[in-house]
Amino acid sequence: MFQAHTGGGFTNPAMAQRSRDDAFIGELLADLNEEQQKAVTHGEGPLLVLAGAGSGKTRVITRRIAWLLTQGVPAEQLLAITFTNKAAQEMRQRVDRLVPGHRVWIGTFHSFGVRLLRQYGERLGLSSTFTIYDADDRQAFLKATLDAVGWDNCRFRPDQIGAAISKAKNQLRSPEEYARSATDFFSQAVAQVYPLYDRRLRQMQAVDFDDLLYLPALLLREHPDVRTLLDNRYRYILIDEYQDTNVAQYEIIRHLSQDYRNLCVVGDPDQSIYRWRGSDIRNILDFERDFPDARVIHLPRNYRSTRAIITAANHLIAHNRQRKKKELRTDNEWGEPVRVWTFRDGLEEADQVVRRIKATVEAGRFRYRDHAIFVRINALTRVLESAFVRHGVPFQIVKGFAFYERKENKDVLAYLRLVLNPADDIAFERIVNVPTRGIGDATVERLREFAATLGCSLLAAAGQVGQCTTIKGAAARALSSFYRLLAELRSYLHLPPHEIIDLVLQRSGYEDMLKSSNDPDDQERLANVQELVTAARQYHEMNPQGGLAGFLEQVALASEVDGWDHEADRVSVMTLHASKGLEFPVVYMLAVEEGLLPHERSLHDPAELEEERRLCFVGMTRAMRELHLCHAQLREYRGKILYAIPSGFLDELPRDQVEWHDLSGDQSRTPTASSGEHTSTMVGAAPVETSDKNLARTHGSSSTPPPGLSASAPASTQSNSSVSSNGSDDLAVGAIIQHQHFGIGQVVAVSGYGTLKRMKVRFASHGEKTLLVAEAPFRIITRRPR
DNA sequence: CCTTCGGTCGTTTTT
DNA sequence: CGACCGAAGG
Repeated sequence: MFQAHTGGGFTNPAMAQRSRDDAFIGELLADLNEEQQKAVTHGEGPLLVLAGAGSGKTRVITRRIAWLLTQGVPAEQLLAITFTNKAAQEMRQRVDRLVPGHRVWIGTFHSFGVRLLRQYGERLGLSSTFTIYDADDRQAFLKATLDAVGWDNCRFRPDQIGAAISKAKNQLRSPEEYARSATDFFSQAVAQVYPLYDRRLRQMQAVDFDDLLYLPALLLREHPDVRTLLDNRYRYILIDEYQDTNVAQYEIIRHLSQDYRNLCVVGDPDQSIYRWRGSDIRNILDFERDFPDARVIHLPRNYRSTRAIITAANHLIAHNRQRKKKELRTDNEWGEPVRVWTFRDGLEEADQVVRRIKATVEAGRFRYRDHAIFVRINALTRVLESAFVRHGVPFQIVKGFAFYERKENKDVLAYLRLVLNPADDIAFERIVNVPTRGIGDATVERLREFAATLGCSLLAAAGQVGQCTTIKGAAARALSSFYRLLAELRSYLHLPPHEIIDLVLQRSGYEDMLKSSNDPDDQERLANVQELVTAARQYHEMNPQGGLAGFLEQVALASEVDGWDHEADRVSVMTLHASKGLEFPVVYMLAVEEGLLPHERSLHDPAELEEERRLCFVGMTRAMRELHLCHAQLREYRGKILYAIPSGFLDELPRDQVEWHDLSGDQSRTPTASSGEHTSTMVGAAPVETSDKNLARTHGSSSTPPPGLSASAPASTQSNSSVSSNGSDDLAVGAIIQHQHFGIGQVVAVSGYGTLKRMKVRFASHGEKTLLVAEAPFRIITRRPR
C-alpha cells in the first residue's frame, strides 16, 4: 500500500473529486499567507512545518484538518495530537466552527495512549480497567516497592530512582535493556528495581504516566497486525509541538506512518522546553533525515507581537549555539518598548506589578484578562497571591493548588479507583484508614504479608481476613467491614459518576468526618469534595457514556493549563512552561535572575542553559503588545533572603532598544541600572504619563524603532554567557560565578595579580567573601563587559 | 492505635 | 518556609 509522495494532489480519485464547496475553501484560505496556504493544502506525503512563535501555527493545523475533510478524507482517518487537553479542546472547537459536527479525534499523546491501551492492552497483559497512577501515586507505589525488597532508607532516594525509570521508559528502554547498559552504582540499583516495579505495577493493573507512551510504542512494535491496522486507520496524522516529542512518542508516530505517510508535524526548535522530560529536539531537527521526501515549509512571519518584542526575542535566542540560524519577522508596528524593571525585593516586585496592572485597567487601556504574569518556578506565585488579594485585583493561578491534587480530593478519588479496580493496592492503603477505622500501620503490614501469601490484592485479603492468623479482634472486624463497604460501593457502579461520589462521601463516613471536625480547614475541604461531585456531574453531562472510568481518566490526564479559564476577566499567573502556546496582550516575567532564569540546576550543562534561554524566549514571545521583564535585588527564597543577580539573559537583549527602570531606590550597586529618573512607582512610569527622557523618545505607537538602530539582525557572533573555565585573566567586576561551596555570586571587586589575585564576591546565600582567584573552586558563568 | 510535636529534609519545569 | 517523617505521649 506504499504510496510514493507526489508532492501534492491526491492519488485517490475519491479524494480528488471536485470539492463540495469552492467558496468554503476560499474562505478557509482567505486570511492565510502563501506559506500557510501551502501547508494547509499540502496533499499526501510527509510535511514539516517550522512555525516560529506567533506565526499562526494552530490556525494552520485547524484549517488543514478542515481542508482535509472538505477534500473527502473521512474524519475517522484523521488523528490530531496536541500538547495539552486544553489545546485539544480548543482545536476541536475551532475545527467545529469550520466543519460543524466533525468527528475527528483530537487529543494528547497520553490520551491517545490510553485509548490504544484500553483497546489493545490485553495483548500486553493489561486489563481494560487499568488504573493510571499520577506522580503522587507513583511515588507512593515506588516507596512500597522499595519497602517490599527491604530497600527503604538506603543509598538512593526514591524520586531519583523514579526519575531514572521514567527516563528509561521515555527512551523506550526495557528493564532488560536497561540492565545491560547499567554500569555505575546507581544505574545498577535502578536496574534491579525497574523490572520489579513494572511487574508489581502490572499486578495492580496499573500504569504510570510514562507507560501511556511506552506501552503503546511496544504494542505497535511487537504486534505487526495491530500496527498495520492502526496505520491503515489513521491515514492523516497531525502533530503539534513536535519539538517536544520524546523517543517513545516518536516511535508511535513512526509506526503509524509507514503505509500511509501523510504525517504532518508542526513545531519550532526554539520553543523546545521539555528536554528534562525526555523530549528530544532531534526529532524535529532530523525529520528531514527520517522522511527524506518531506516537504518543508517555514513560517517565520509573526503576527502576534510588536516589533519591539520580536526584536528583543530575536536578540536573545541568537545566543543559542546549538541552533539553526533563523529569525522571526513581523510587519507589526514597533509599539511600546520592552521594559526591564529592577525592584528592591520580591515583595516590592509583586506589589508594583499588581498595582501597575490595576492602574492600566483603570485607565481603560487593557482588561485584567489581557494580562499574564509568568514565573520560572511555582513557589514564586505565593507572593503574588497576597499582592492580588491586597489590591483587590482578580487573578487565577494556573495550577496554584491543583484541584485534583488536594488531599481530600485524592482521598475520594482513591475510593473511586478502588471501587473500579480492586487490585489497586495504593488506593487501598491510602484510604483504608481514612476516616480512621482503627486500622493502623501494623495491621496493614500484616495484611500485606497475608495478601502476599495468598497472592492476591489487599482488598481481597481483607475479605478473607478471618483466615488470617496474625490479624484478630477489632482490627480484623474493621477490615471486614471495610471490605463490605467497598463491596457495597461496587454495587453502585452502574450509576453516573457524580452519584457514586455522593454515595462514597456518605457511606464511607468521609463527609461526616469533615462535617464534625473543628479544624476550620476542614470546611474548605468539605466544599472541595462537594465540588468534586459537581465536576463529575459536568463530566457526565458532557460524556454520558464515559461513566466512572471515563471521569477518572479525565482527572488523571488533566494538565496544568486545563483548569485555566481564558474567558474570565482575571490576570493569569503561571509558570513559563504552562505559558507555551498561549498569548496575552501584556506579559510580565518575574524574577528574571541568575539561578532562577536560568535556573541554578541548568548551569552545569551548556545544553540545559540553552533550554533555559528557549524558555525565556517562549515567555517573551507570548506577549502581543507589552513585555515587562522584572528582577529584584533581594529575593526571599526557602525562608532565607538572598542577594539576587539580574539574569545574564537580560544582557543579551538589544541594550539600546530596551528600557531599563530601576525602582529599587538604590543606584549604588546595580550594574544594570541605566536610564531614567528613579520614579518611585511603576505606575508613575507608565508611558502615557511619564517625563522620562527615554520614554519621551519612545515611539509609543509609531512603526519605527528608536533612531540609529536597526530592528533586525541581532549580533549572533559572540556568546558572553557560555560557561567558561576558571583561571583566566579576564575576570572582571560584574562577572557572575558559581562557587563549589557558596553557589552563585557576583564579583564586586578584583585586586592583585598572578597567584595573589583576589576577588571579592557577593554570594546569593553566603554574603560577601574574598577569594584567591587561582585557588578558589569556581567557574565563570557570565562575564560582564561593562 | 491515634495525635502531635519536633526535627530534618530538600525544593524546576509536567503529561 | 513548608512538606514530610519519625519518635514520643495520650
